[in-house]
Amino acid sequence: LTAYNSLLAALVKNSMDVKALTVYESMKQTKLVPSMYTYTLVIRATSKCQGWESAYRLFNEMLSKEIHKPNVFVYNALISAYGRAKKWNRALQIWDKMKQVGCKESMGTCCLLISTFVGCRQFEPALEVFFLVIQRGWRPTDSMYKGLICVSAHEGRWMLALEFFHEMVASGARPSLLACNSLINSIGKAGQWNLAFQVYNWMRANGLCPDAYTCNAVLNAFMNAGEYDQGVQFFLNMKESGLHLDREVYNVALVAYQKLKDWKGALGLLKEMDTRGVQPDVMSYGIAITACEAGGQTSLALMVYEHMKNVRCTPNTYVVAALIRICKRQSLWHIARKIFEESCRAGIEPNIYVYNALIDVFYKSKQVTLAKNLMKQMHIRGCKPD
RNA sequence: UUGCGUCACACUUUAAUCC
Repeated sequence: LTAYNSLLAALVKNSMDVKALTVYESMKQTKLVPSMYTYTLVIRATSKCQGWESAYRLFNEMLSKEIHKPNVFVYNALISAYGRAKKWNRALQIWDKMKQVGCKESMGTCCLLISTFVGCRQFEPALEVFFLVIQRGWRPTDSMYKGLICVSAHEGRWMLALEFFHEMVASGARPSLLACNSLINSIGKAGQWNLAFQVYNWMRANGLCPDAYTCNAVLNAFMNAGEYDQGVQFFLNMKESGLHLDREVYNVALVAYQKLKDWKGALGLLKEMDTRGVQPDVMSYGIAITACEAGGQTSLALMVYEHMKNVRCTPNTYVVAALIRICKRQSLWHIARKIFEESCRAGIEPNIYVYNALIDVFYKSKQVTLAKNLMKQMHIRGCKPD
């Protein structure tokens, strides 16, 4: 038995799981009775190459022999299999079973359970395990703290996440980049841009290097709170720092400019995207055009439209509606109509925003007949007026 | 002999209409 167990252990340790299983099969041919250690090893091996079901089968097979009562290692091996398979429900069941049969959880059990629940975003069970750890008088591991910060943040419980964060720091550990990111994100979603920014500053002061997630989370906090000025500022700082920013981040920054009615800033950024090799998409152009609209820059908006055509970027309803609205100020109904027709020819199905914009332009330009006709057309195409 | 050595897993993001 010792020889078999040693061999199995060596194989499992080196991820030779299939080999381990064949060794186990050959062991079954003998009269040897597998020990708990054997089962632990084989459950581990089989769960890795044949999934959690096989681990469960083996576990039951072991129970049916009624030779031994499973020890905590066997339970842990099974929980580990469930965790890797994201079967948090099963992990919860087996944990219940442990309690029923009076098998006491080890620190390892708790680590596994928390890891499983966090991975499946199960806030309540993760918290329950954490309390058990405290209750036993154990010191939670760093990973437990990290996991709880993440799962609490994900649940929208940012105050709790912040508490875990503080506890972790107080215990002398450093929260991970990921934990900080989810914390910032959660705080930002709750509209607490100031607090989110404080966590960001803490990160930098403590040697954690912000990544794209951090950038998004902080930027999002500002945007959410309507702090567009600070959003722009932050974006510029991140750009300055040399962090690679993708198109979506650029688009968020464009929105900040748009909200500030800063058409110069928006157009500048759009141009910069081109030169930096970040391809603007329809949305980038749409936001820039809307910024021009907000700033009353009709001809610039139309120039952006021309540019789009040059680079073969097909507009969408956002773009078309914004362009049409821009024509209102100077009653440029013929241009608005041209844009509308072009978009229809390009196969862009007008929506209520587009129709409303064009009707508005016609109305402002005293083209009541055109407006009426458009309403009829709208009706025929199955778009309901609001 | 089980868990966070490693790997894996868990975190983030965008626009629009009249008055």
